[in-house]
Amino acid sequence: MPARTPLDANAILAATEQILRRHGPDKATVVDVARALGVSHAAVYKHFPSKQALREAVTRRWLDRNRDALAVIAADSAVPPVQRLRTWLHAVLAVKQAKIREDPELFAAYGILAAAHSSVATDHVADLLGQLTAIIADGAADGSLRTDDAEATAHVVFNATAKFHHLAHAAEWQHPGVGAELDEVCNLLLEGLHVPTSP
Amino acid sequence: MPARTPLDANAILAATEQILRRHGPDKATVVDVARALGVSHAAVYKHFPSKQALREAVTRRWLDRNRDALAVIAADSAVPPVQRLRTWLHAVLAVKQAKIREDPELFAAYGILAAAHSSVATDHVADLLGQLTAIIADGAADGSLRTDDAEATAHVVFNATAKFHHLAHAAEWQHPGVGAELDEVCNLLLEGLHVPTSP
DNA sequence: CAAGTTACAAGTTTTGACATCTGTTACCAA
DNA sequence: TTGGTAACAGATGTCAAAACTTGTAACTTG
Repeated sequence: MPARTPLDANAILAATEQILRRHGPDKATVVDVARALGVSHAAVYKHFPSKQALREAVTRRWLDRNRDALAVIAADSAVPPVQRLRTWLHAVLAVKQAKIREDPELFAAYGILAAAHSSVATDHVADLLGQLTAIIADGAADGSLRTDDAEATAHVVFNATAKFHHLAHAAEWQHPGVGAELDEVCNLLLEGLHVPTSP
Repeated sequence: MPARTPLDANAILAATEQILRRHGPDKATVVDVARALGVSHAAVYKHFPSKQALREAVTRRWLDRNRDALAVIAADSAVPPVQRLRTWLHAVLAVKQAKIREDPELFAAYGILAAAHSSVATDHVADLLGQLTAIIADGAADGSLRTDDAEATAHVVFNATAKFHHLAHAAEWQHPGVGAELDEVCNLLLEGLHVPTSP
């Protein structure tokens, strides 16, 4: 008795995302997902080797949607690197604030993966670090940012702004003052990275 | 039937600390504490209004022990403020690393209080911020650090070093590279705060 | 044989009866 | 009156049995 729709990986991911949103990451089971698709849960296992893999695939897809919006900012060569760095850091915060507000269940699912040291989390961080490195390299190239090693500097900036992107601080992002706090940290960091205008 | 030792608040705190260490914050009960003191648990309630208050008092005492060691560094006017700032930030990290290693049960108890938004946690942060403000004010006074408002600058520095003192990052402090990472963040921050030697 | 099913073992969560803990009150002794 | 006890109600935690979940395997169908 084959399903009317042939059941591809994408349909499973979409259904899982709905179930995750409805039930939350702790209560969502693969039987739920199968039921939503009108198939037995064993059918899901034909496409994904484990529940963990399924969760990772859903979360990865979800994260990738926002990564691209940030990549546009990071690569926008019309904006001077100094300002682009500031804008990008604010955008990272804004994206995460929006996610946690609009999609708390999927955000929680991401948190679980991060705690489990899944590659989804480390890849996401690597992704962001790559974008940050690109901005700083642009600044080094046009002489507006002072750095010996764009990647090392990106790491330092990332560490210094952990409060504004690290999952562990998600609760603090609801506080109204965070944006201003990030701005002040940016001011100090850019002061340190700045090439003096009148040497 | 009065206890041989008259049972003062200090004895209760000491006993609670032992029980907390032995059983951990989840399993430690006030009945356990009373048993260790040879009294009924109602006697403990004559001195502390609730289990929460007892836990807070123990944790506060525990935190205060280390606060004083840090205060010595913050107030050491023999060390130039720029270097003192760096040393102090490293000391904060070192103190917390030591605590989590040597006293994981009490550290966990502190974590529970912080999560519950107890004043113990906010007071501890205010304490550290006060010390940081003092160092920066010293630097402003002798002209070695550039700042309009020592307290505001202390906030910024504190935010930028959250990864190295915020409880949420405790797990990362075990990683061997943290000290070096903090050093690099210090380099960048001090660059931003530095008064140029040759203007 | 591709795409699904049913059946099932092993592990995990829920359930519900029972025990323990917290915080209060009424009482006792020096 | 200070410093304690014993007894209690309601909340919380524990533990074993039952129900569910995960993942696998042998089976069915176009």
